[in-house]
Amino acid sequence: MNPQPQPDQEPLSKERLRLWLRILKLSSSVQAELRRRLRDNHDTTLPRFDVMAALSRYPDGLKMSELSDYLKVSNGNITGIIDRLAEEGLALRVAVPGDRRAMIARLTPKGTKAFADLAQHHEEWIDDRLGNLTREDAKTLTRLLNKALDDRNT
Amino acid sequence: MNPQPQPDQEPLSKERLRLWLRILKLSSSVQAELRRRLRDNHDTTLPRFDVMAALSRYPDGLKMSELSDYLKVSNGNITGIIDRLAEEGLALRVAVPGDRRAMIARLTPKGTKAFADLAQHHEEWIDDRLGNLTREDAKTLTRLLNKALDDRNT
DNA sequence: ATTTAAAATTTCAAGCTTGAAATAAAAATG
DNA sequence: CATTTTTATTTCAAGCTTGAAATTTTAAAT
Repeated sequence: MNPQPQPDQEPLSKERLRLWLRILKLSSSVQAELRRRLRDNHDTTLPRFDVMAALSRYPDGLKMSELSDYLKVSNGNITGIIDRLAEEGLALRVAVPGDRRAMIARLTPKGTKAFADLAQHHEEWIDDRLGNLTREDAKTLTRLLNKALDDRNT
Repeated sequence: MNPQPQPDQEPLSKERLRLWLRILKLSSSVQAELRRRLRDNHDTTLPRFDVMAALSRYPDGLKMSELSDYLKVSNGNITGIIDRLAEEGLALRVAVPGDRRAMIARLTPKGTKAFADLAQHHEEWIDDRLGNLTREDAKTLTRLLNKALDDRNT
């Protein structure tokens, strides 16, 4: 009934720091694998994949500024990525009727098809990479990571 | 005693994909904050911080190639970062006796002092950023993330 | 000893990323 | 209606990152 008195505990800040280093290590490791696979197997990059993923959720396209908000990157960044996707015929810019400042970016049919292929491989890679985790592990992690994200930006 | 039969479960791959997106979101969010703080408060960058952190663990310095192995980045990358740290008087290159190809990078006294300051602020920021998590939360997360990292590269 | 292979680092081009400055157009203000 | 402010995007310079090519030096093989 009486809890054992705990001897000297490590400061909580150290425990949280250790956690952050784990998150960083896993995240970096998975991202590095994804980049390599996207490059070697699909001749593309992670930023391009992210932009295509965003556009694939919005078949009518997104304004350049909506896209940079959505992906939390700078406007200038999106400009360059859409430039390169457009060069490859995967995305294009459409004028916005009634506002000559704005541009809408959207996937071309070729881009839509290419992304469907990427997305399927992506889900398979992630499933393989996180294969050590059971359903319960994954649920617990997702719940606790959401807790860490709570009451913060987005 | 008899487990309830579970109705249609979502595929485990979807659960793992959701988890990956959470990890990525938290990692990106924390890194963005760190970069902003390093820039605004200390006029430095996260890559420079990472290199200084590595060198601070090895007071006698590390060979350029050991440094890039340790940080899992390319050789050319380290060359550039050490160049810039050296320009600011925070690091320097030392010749390796007996091997005229190799160079050892190490912190200057100024670099050591600067890093001690950065490291303290860093731990405080992380503690604040992950403040929603209890000790038990942090331990559980660390354990499960280690499981996800197991049997993989380093 | 020469030649060949391996190792350590730097250089380079291309792409990503940012924040700040520049453009251009729309909206608000007086 | 003219002026000012705000909004949307692009351009730009600087730094980060990579993989490949180039240099230089060491080690191995013949």
